[in-house]
Amino acid sequence: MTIKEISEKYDISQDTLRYYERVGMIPPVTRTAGGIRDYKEEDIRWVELAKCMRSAGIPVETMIEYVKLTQEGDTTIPARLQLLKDQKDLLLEQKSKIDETLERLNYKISRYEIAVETGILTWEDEA
Amino acid sequence: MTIKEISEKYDISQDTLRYYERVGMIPPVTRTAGGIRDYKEEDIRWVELAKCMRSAGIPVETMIEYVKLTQEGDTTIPARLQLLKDQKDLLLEQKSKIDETLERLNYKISRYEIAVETGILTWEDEA
DNA sequence: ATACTATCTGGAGTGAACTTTAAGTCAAGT
DNA sequence: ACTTGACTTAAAGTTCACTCCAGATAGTAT
Repeated sequence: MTIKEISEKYDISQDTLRYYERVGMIPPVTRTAGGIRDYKEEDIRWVELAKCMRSAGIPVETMIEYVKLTQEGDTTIPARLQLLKDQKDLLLEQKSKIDETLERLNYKISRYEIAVETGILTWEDEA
Repeated sequence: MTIKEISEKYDISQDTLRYYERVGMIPPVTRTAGGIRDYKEEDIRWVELAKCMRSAGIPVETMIEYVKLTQEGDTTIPARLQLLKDQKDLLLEQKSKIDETLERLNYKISRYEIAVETGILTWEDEA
């Protein structure tokens, strides 16, 4: 598949796809004889993984490290496992921060809803 | 309380506290006669709210908008309610992205754990 | 062969959120 | 009064993750 097709399919700009490859966030993509990217199944899986990880906020730098480890062969499996576990912990932490903030938002929302309905603000402090 | 005490209590750098105030992410902080910040209870509540929102990834720009609305009085309550609801939806979306990524991480972690224990990689593709 | 569009590279530019720096002011101890 | 250390501002610098651009090359249609 061409970069254009991948870009449309995964809603990632062509520039970003080239950037991901350039910095090593995905391994080098298959090319045609003329040097044009021709994404094969495995290339596409990497793109999809990259998109998934980034959407959760995992840093580019971390993915670069992971890709580097995979290129270095099976001896890096324990290191990869550790990296993935670390990221898992960070995501769980991030999730709990979101939950905390959601609780706060829900509290405020309920107060504001009462205020909108009755015209009376039922608490004093904004923050 | 001084900026130093607030900085230590909430683990936010003094620079960041001044930055938050300067851009309007929190309302102007109470000052001493000499112009030095003296965080009162309400100032502190704003700091705490700012920290909570930022830790969940809510943009500075959004908080600035919210603070601005609160300064404009009760007529902005419906707008504030809408803003909070929008942020809630964004956080729920972000949470589901994290969940998706966690599932993926868990799958990989379990495979790598088997690989580490048995020395055999039980699947072909890294991504 | 010519024209036209897509893709290529390397490098510069952007926006968000701080962070650092420089130069000056305030407050507490001696 | 003097020094020391914390605090002040405005402005420049940094980092991250893209994003845009210029100029060159590749592939396609006529």
